[in-house]
Amino acid sequence: MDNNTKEMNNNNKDDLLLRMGLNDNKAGMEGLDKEKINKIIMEATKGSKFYRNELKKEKQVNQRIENMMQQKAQITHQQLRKAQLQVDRFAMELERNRNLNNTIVHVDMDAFYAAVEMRDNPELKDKPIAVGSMSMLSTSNYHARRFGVRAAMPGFIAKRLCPQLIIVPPNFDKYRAVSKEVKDILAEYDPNFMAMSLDEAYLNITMHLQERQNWPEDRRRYFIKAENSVEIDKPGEEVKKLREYECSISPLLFEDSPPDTQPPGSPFQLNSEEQNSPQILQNSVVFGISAEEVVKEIRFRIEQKTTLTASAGIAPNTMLAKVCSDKNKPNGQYQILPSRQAVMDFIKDLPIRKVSGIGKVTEKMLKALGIITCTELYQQRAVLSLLFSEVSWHYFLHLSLGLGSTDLERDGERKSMSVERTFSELSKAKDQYSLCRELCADLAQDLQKEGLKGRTVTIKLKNVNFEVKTRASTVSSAVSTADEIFAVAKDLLRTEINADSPHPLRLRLMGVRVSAFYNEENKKQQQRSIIGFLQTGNQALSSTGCSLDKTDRNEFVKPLEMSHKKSFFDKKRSERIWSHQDTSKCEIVDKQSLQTSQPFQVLKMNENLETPENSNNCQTFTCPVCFSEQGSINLEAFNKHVDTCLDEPLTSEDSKMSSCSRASSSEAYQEENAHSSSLCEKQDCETYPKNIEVSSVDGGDLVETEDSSSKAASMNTSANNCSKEECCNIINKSSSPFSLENENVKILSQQESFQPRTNEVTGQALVCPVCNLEQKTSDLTLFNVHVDICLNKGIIQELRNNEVNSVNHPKKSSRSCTDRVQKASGRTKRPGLRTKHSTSKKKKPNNPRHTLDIFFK
DNA sequence: GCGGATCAC
DNA sequence: TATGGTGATCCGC
Repeated sequence: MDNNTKEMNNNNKDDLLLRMGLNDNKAGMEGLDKEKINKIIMEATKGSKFYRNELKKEKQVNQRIENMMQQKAQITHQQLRKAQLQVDRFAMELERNRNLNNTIVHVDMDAFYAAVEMRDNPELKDKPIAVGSMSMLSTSNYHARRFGVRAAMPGFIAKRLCPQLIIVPPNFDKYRAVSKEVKDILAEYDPNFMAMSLDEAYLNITMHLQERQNWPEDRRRYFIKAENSVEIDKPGEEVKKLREYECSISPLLFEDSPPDTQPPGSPFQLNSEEQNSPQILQNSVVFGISAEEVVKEIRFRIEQKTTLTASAGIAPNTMLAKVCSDKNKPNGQYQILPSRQAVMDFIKDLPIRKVSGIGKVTEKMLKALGIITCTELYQQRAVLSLLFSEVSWHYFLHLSLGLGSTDLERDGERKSMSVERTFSELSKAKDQYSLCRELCADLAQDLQKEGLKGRTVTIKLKNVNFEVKTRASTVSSAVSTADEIFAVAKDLLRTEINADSPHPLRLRLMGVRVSAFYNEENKKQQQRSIIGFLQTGNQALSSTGCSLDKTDRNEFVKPLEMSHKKSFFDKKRSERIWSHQDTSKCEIVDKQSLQTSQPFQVLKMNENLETPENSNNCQTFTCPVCFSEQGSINLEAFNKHVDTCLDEPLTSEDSKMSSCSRASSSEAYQEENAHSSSLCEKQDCETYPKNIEVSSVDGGDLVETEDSSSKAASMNTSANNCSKEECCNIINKSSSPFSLENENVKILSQQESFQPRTNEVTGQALVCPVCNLEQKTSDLTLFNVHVDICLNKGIIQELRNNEVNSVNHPKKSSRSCTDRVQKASGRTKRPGLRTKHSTSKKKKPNNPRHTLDIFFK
């Protein structure tokens, strides 16, 4: 027994199994004992090179966790309190923009490849089967899953788990054909549906539901094919459900009616003659007009047409819909009703691992912080904001509030294309070069099919110890032919071969990728010229809702020459020079973010500027810093004014706030901990001033309900001392989004934590929780901008300095354009990529502020 | 821009 | 005997 094995036996065994995708809480282990499964897997894997590499990777993750925990230990109460404030402000913003108006459906075929194989080969029914090879399985049927046989498991291990397992080689052409049938059905409910792979898709059936309200019954009637009794593994209820539709009926009558008899757009409708047949009526089923009925209908039709079952989830956004589709799998569906309460009830105990984007590593890291469920994720939001990158904690926050993408965007242009191949050990340089050339040729063929050329060539090497390396090179002119790609790739390969010389590279995998496509570059060039135009004075274009991504933001405020080829360090140097500030990087970032964000903020705030044309007009703006109205000036002048205001230092009241929070932070922290485990208590809300009427707590726009006539209220600078209670409240108020029964009350409780105090006499004046000054405005949005600015003025920045941990969740759904299947036959043209999590960068008609988004990083 | 890591399917 | 292929993203450099 070597050291590694001993280590395993101590306490890492479960972790490793988890890493390897075994003993996973996503697995269903009805048939074979979990212990037994793990034991068999361990025996099969122990001592292998693969296993050793897994151990190595695991150690790295553990190290990462250790670093994170050390960082956590260094967080001060004050930092935590500030973070809480900031995160809660963001949470409030998210809450305000919660969108429950869409009905999103996630459809997922059950054990797709295996199901197709079983359907087409009756001998396989009732037997455990898997599709794949001895090296790797793509999927298994439910029978096999009882033995622990799962997708992404090597076939030889699966065989040990289940010796009677039948491994069927994949037949992608067939799967593609079936998939097409399914997609034809889906397209009737949402022509813009988004296919994630051959067996999975999202639909937005909002429009369909509207139209369907007026449909006569006959248009929702479908006829039942008698012989359609699909064998399904799940016993009991599901089977019964299915049998409801299984009446005896002539197969002739059930078959889809010929195309020419069908009214346009509804190929399944039968002509009137057929409808009048009593026999058919008897054996038909009419679906209702609700979302649930629609999805039942979809699943019914899929099954009738393909003899395969599908599961589905219905929810107000894609994140939830995806989780839902897993809930009653196989051959079931689940809906989250479009109310905040329903969403929160569902999310409450949901293990984060169930959510798309939380993988094994993230799960483990969060688990180390005591986070397993979404509730716990929400409770720890402040800590998470200090330990993780902005992108990551934003994602976590979305997730813990049950938020996700509500539209299925089509914005996806492919960003890279690659080929890679695994083989038995290849050590001779000559062989490696010739393999490389082959891969380049294959890739060139694929690239040319799509007419793509790219400037970056990357090679990927995996040695026999499963260690992976990538090496990339970007050339000045785009490449697409085999020779062009190989010219770059072989240099990269040679460098690696020489580096290890005289030892040979012992490879088990090689890959070649081309990225930085020419098309993309073209776009960037265009963007640059637009940015150049904007910089000449027309910055207002940013108000159209096109928030800029990180890179663009940088370019937005910098001279053009900076966006050209320079190293990272050169760029940083240039930034400093350009900014004319011999100050810290922190301040530069701050300045940039404010410059880019302010016009955006203000324009959104005024909400009457929808178009670039409008935004050029002179408007009456209110400065979010001094709150004075700026009369009829153009945006540029207004921005100058804001900048001037920003350049003025914060008042000495800052220190008051600091000392206040020091005094109370310890207690606040304890309170936080005390409450962290008791989620569903109505806590502390009573201590907050009752005279705040947050009148529009139903998710509507707060601004509209505020009396804006009193903007000119006198500036009362008498600072309100921050009482202990209040400081505690800030933290405790919102420690659980799930605790209150009433939706409105719930939102109120969330908002309270960052709601300003009102002057008790006028009920109007707002006190900034950061600078602690009463603000002469009653406009909540304006006030919020002020608070953001206060936060921006360096207070938060110190918190960011410690941030190290990142979680690479998919911002866009990573829809593999080849998915272990599509490679074989020309890819189906995907509808495009879609923003999955962070809604912060998406166009949001009613989202007035994104200050925090823009500020960080 | 590069390289390693993570994630999804 | 034996642990995949493709694409995307994020982060630190």
